[in-house]
Amino acid sequence: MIKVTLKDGSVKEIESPLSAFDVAKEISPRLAKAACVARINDEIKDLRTVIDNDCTLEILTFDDEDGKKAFRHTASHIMAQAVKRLYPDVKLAIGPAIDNGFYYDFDKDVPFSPEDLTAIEAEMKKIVKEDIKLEHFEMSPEAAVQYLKEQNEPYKVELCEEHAGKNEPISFYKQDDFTDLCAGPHLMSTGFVKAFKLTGCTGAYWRGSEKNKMLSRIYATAFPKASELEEHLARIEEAKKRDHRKLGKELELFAIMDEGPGFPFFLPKGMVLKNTLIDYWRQIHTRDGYVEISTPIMLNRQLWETSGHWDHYKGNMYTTVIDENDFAVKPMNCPGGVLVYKSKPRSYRELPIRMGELGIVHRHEKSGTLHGLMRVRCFTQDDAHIYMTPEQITSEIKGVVKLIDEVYTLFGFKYHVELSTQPEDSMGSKEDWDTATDGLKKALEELGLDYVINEGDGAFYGPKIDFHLEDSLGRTWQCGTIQLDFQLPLRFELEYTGADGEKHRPIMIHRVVFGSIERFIGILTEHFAGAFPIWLSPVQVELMPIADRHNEFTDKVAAELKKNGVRVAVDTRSEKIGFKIREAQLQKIPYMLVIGDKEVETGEVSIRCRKRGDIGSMSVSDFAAMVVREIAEKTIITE
RNA sequence: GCUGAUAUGGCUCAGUCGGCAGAGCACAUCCUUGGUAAGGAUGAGGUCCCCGGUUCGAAUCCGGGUAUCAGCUCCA
Repeated sequence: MIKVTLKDGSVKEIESPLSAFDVAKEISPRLAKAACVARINDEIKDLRTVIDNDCTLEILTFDDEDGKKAFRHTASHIMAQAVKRLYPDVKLAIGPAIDNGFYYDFDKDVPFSPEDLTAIEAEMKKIVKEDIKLEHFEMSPEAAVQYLKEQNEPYKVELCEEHAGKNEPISFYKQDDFTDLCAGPHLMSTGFVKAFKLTGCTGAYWRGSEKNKMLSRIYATAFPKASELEEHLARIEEAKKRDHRKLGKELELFAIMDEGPGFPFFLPKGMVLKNTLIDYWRQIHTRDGYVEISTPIMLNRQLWETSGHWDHYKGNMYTTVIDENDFAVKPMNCPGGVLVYKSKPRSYRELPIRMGELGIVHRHEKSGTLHGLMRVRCFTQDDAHIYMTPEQITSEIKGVVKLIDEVYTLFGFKYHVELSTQPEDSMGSKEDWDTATDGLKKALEELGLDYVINEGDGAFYGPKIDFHLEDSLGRTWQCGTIQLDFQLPLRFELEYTGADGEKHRPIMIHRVVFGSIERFIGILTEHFAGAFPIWLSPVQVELMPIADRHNEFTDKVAAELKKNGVRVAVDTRSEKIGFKIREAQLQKIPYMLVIGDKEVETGEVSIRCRKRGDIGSMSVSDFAAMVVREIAEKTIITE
C-alpha cells in the first residue's frame, strides 16, 4: 500500500505493486497525461524508483515547476534519441530543461539544417508513438566512465569523471536503444510527451566557455497537450509585436542605420520621450540632494592609465591620436567625475556628495551582441557618483535603492535584485569587502527587498547590487546598478579633511537608475507595447477636424492646449475621420479630438481615448484641465 | 568575436529553371468635405547591400566583405 498525497492535500492509498503508470492513472486521468514524478519529503524521485516503498508521496504534475522540468527533460532525451537514430556519429553533450522549453547540445561536423530539424521532429513523433519506458539504473563511477568510453561519448565521459570524484553511484536512464547519463527525474514513458516543437538551432560553446568547441544546440518546447503548445507559440507571436525595434520604427522613435552599427539615432518623437525621462530624472535627483555635472566625451591617455581602463578595457575603447598624444572616448563617466571631486579640497562637512551626470559613453561591443536599443555601442548613462564616509554607506545605499524602486514602481515594472560579491581576482582587503558587502545587504534587508546572491560576480573594485527588468519575451536586462568602489578613490588619491583635521579617503558609489536611457526606453516601449503613459507620449492629443471649415476652431483648441503645455498634433488632411482615427490609434496617441459642426457650434470637444474609445464631449477648458492633471500625476491608463 | 540564417522602392514582402524589376501600404496630384479603425482616380519612386568570379546574359549561381536576425560568449 502506498500513500499518495496530492497537491490539494488529499491522500489516496494505492495497491502495491502497480506500475507507475497505473498509479498515475488511478490518481487522475489528467495526471497520467502530464508529468509524473514524485517527491518524498523534499527529494524528487521517479515514481518508479519509489513504487515499491511504503511512503508518502507527492505527485508532481506539469503544473509544478519540478514536474514541468521532468516533463521537458524527458522531451530532451527523446530529441537526443531521435538525433542518435538519424545521425549515429553525433556526440551528445547536455540537454537540460529551461524556462518554457528545453535544449540539447550536440557535436556534429555539419550543423543541422532546417530539413534536419524536420526529420528530427518526425523521428521524435515516432518515439512518442512507440511509448518507450524509461528505465533507471546505476553504475559505479569506474564502470560508468568505462561504459561511456565504449559508447564513444567524450563529453559524457568528461561529465562523468567529474561526478566520479564524489564516489557515489552514477545514474543512467535507458529508453530502448538509447541510454543517457542523467540524474533524472523523468516521466515513466515517452508516450506522455504529446506536443512539442523544435524552435531553433544555433551554436553554443561546450560548457559555456568561448575557449571551448562550439556545438550545435537545438532549442525546443514541449507541453502535455497540443492546445497548450499552440497557446505558447501564439504568446510568443504576440510578444514579437511588442518588440521595441518594430515599434521604434512604426512610432518613429529611433533608427539604427548601417552607417553606425550600434549607434542609435533618436528621431523627433523618440527625442521627446528621452527628454521627458531626463526632465523627470532631474526633478527627482534635485529633490534627493544631487548636483549635476557634465564631463568631456574624450580625455587623454594618462587619465585612463590612472583609472586602469587603458590596461583593462582598451579593447572596448575608441582611441585616437591627436597632436601625437593618445586620447580615448570615455567608456565610463567615473574618471572624469573623480576629477571634479578633486578640483578642490573637500571637507567631511560636504559629505555625502551626490554628483550626477547624464554621460554619453561609447563602448566597442562585439558585433554579435548588438540588439536594438537594449545593447548598443553608444548610450547615455544616468550616472551619479556618491562620495561618502564609511558610516554613510548603509544610509546612502538605502537612499539609492529607494530611488530606484520609486522609479520602477512608477512605470509598473516588476524587477528582481541581485547582489554580487567578491570575485576571485579582486583588489582591496577582505575587511573592506566584508564591510561593503554587509552594507549592501543591510540596506536591502532593512528595506525588505528580496534578492539573490551572485557569489563572486562583483566588479574587481567592489560588490554591487543589480536591478533586472524583463523585456517582452521574458529576457531580463540589467538596468539599475549600485556599485561600491574602494579602488578609484585609491588610484586617484581622493581625500577629505575629517573633523580631526586629518586627511581621509572617501568611499565611492557608482550608481545608475535607468541604467542606460536607451535600454530603458527599449524596455519601456515593450512594457507598454508602445502605448506610453500620457506624460511620456510624444503626441498627447491629436485634433481631427472633419472638414476644412472646422480648421479654424481646431486651431483655437490646439492653441489652448499648447498654452497648457500639452503636446498636440493637428491632422488637417482631406481624409475621412475614420481614416484619421485609425492612424492615430496605430500611433497609440492617448487622446483624439474629433471636431465637426457640432463642436464648432457648442464650443465643446468630442473626445476619443485610445483605450476606451469615444468618451463623449467636454468643454475645452475642462478637457485641458483633465489632460494637464493626468500628465502631472503621471497617470498610467490601463485597459 | 563564434555558429547558423537573411539582405529587392520610405515600410512589409513576392520574384518559378539564369533571359525586360513586381504588389500592397506610404508619398505626390486631382476628385471627394465626411461623425469615431482604411473613399476613389492618376502618377512618381529601384546601384535588387558592396566588391569580385562563372556565364552570351546574374536580383537569381560561386567567393570575399558589410549590416541585420536567432542564439552562444560578454555586458548597462
